[in-house]
Amino acid sequence: MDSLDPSEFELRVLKDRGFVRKRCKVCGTYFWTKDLSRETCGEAPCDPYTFMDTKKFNSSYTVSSMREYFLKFFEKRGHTRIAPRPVVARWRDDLYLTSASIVLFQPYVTTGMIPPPANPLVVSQPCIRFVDIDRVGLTAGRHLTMFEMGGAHAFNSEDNWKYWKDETVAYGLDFLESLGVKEEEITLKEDFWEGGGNAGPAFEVILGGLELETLVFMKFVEKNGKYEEMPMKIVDTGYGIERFAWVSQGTPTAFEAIFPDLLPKFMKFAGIEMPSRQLLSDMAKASIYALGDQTQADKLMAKAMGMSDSEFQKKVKPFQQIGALLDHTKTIAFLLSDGVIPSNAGEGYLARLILRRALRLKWLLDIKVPLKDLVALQIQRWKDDFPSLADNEQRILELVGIEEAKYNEALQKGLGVLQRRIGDLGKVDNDLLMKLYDSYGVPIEVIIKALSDKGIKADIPADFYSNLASLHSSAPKGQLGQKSAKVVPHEEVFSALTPTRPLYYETRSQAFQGNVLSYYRFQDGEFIVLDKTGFYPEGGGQPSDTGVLSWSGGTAKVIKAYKTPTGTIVHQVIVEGKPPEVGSSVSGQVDWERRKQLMRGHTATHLVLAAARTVLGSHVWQMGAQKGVDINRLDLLHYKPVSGEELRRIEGLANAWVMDNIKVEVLDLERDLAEAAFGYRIYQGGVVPGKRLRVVRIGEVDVEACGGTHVDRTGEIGQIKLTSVSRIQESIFRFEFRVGSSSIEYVEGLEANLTEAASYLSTSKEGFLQKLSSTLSELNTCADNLDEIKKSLAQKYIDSAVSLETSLGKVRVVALNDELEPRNVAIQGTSTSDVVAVIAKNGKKLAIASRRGSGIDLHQFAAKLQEAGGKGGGSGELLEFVFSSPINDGFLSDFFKNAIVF
RNA sequence: GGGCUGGUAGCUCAGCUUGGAAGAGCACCCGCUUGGCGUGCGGGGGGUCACGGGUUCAAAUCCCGUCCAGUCCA
Repeated sequence: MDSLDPSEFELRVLKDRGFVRKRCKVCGTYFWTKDLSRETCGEAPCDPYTFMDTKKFNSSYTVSSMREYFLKFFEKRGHTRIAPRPVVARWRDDLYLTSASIVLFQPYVTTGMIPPPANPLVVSQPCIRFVDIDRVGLTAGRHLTMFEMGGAHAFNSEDNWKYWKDETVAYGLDFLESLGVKEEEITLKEDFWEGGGNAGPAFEVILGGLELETLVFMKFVEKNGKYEEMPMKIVDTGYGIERFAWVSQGTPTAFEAIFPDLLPKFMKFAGIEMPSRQLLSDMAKASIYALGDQTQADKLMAKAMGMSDSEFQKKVKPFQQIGALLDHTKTIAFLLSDGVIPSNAGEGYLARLILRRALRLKWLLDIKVPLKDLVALQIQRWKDDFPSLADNEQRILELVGIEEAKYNEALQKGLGVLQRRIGDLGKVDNDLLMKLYDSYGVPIEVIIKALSDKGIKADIPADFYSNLASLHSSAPKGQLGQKSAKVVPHEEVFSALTPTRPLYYETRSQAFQGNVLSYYRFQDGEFIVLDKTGFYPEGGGQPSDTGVLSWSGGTAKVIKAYKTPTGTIVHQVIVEGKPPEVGSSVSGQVDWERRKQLMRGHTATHLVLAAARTVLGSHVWQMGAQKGVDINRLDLLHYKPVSGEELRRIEGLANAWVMDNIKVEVLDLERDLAEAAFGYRIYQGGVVPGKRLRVVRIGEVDVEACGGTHVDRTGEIGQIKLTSVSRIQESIFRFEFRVGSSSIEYVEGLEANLTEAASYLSTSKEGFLQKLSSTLSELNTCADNLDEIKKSLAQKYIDSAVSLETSLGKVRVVALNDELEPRNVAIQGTSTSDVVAVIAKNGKKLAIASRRGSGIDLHQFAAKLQEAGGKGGGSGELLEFVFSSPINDGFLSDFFKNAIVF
């Protein structure tokens, strides 16, 4: 595809305002400018940073006032302001984090399935991106993991057209002009933007070396790896709120502009002086060298600033690290506030990654205060603009505390390993370095420091990280981890059929009438499609119904029902008699005992989730659920083990709601309304597509988007019995519970076990524990006695054995019955003899022991015993052999006599 | 989701490469030392070597599987 078709950028507004198209002589991209003498695109590194040299804007703004100015500007131009969403993209399951404002509208608004909340609209959306995390701090604040994207969006469809390219560019230029910028200083770079499944041509609007706005004309949608033009044309603009604030203040770095109050505090914690404005300005300008190869960045920047490497490390590096720490602590506060729990997998790993980076920066800067104190400062700083930070402060700080402690523990363990290994080696080899980093999580800086403390110079190979990367990429082991996507058999056939009317939502009757639309017989089974059905098809963690279909002349056992994405419900059946004729009427009978258990389990799952959120906190999130006739599973996100006490409270609360017999309502709501009324927690069970949502609400207790079948009132569930909680991954706990008849059977089973166990001990259920305890101590005594008896029995054998005086000393030959272990008897015998030989197992097994410290080496006999047909061996103090045919003690006496004479 | 580590006494770990009588330090208990505490010396208790299979005359050790934990990377 010619994504950068020049005609895409030929805009009337640019020509009217006197812009011309040029090609950058450095990077080769096309750009637009009013400055006819300009030869470069205007963006660093093709051009130097100049925005801090002269005042570009006519007033200066904080992040908060810049945000407000931006929102007002577009409100005055017909845009409706909407509230920002969380930084965790809860409303979609293809992304972890909100990385751009357009993410809020994908995919339902962008495909036109549901209307935007307003049109056109404007929002200032906090976003998190990890792609440039390595550069944060190095580039004077140009790269941040967290920033606010000012997004002005228009959604154009044929029947509702708002505005397109000319107006978008005009707004972009006018916004800068409203701040006092001359158009001659602005360049617009041609670009192609893609993200979240959409793409389109774009302008990057650049001032003083810095990209301030991205104006995307979104017109493509990704389908099967290719971009297709979509019906909706979307104006997707991103205004960098922090960058505008930065330029408006004219500070050398963005950190001074974003964190004017926190920066000095962090500097003080690190015990470093604020560098001069000149140095910071030099640093900001030199930071174009941090845009390319990371490994060379420090050296190139030092050179550009006219410093030695060591001077750079001393004067500039700490400031870069402070900047990164400011950014990271802010990101941590927002991530944790929105319910991310640090862990070793999924989005939780992103949180842990940045937490550990922050801890490492703190360590490098020698900041002693706990990380949670720094995060607390960020919460204080931003809570007025983002109140959920304050609401979740306690949990955020607890999590940061836990993570700092865990990391310290991991480092201690890793450093302990290092200590022990270099004790042996006196140096570190590459293998050890890799192991410390990869398996123990000790960062290279920490290893270097630990070694230099011991006076060892660490040699870190230049290709350390690439070696590590190849270690991870090599050895790809098959396709084992692939998820088996639930596929409807013969989906291509059934998807072409008309959708089936589901009866399972309308009626609770297990019996229904329907008409046969089609009957198929494939190699893997028979399938019937009806015009309507009461059979619930597998979905949402609820298994399919089973039951019977019958018609005149035949019946069919329904073993499973499926639903195609297009809404056709297919019954997989085993037909007895003649197959049904198309158009004939059938009556259906759902296995209602089974279905009732599944409905109880499904409603109970909502109750257990709600109870867990009440007891453990609102960060608890459903990570998966599987209903069953017997056992229901619910996987929940939480950051520490669930205690027995918490478990009892969760179970108690869920059962209290059962006993309250709360009505379960099903609502049919517009997606936006549902989100607005109940929040994103409705997506606990996963994000479901569609303009309207089926929402299941249990009084004031729980509300979720859910396609499952539920009981009418919670009382029908019967007892909810939590049977186990296990950790299936870090921070994910699997709750297993039973409901209704399964719960009763379970408890009855437990009671029966107890009754039986008590009867074995001839006691009652009530007296069981005490009897058990006394019986166990009796058993211990018996075991001790048995040991004694075995020893004295062994002694009898030894005492009555043949005893030979030899040049080796006293040798005894013992013949044993099978009740004792020959090896133990032999060892026991060495307290009164120098050598003891024991024959057992009808002469087939032989053990010989010599007294420890006697210096007698039994090895000399091993070869001879092998010659005599024995299989075995041993140490100089103990031999064990087996023979295929029996030997006797006479053989051994002769053996020793002969052997020892030599 | 994938890779790499690890699981041995209450705790920290050694032993595993190359199979042959389960160890060290700390902690605990007892005795001696001391007016008492500490200290020092001597003695002692404490183990399903995570679990389940396999190989072997013999498995903490080798092989396979499971569980648990840590860590790096998506």
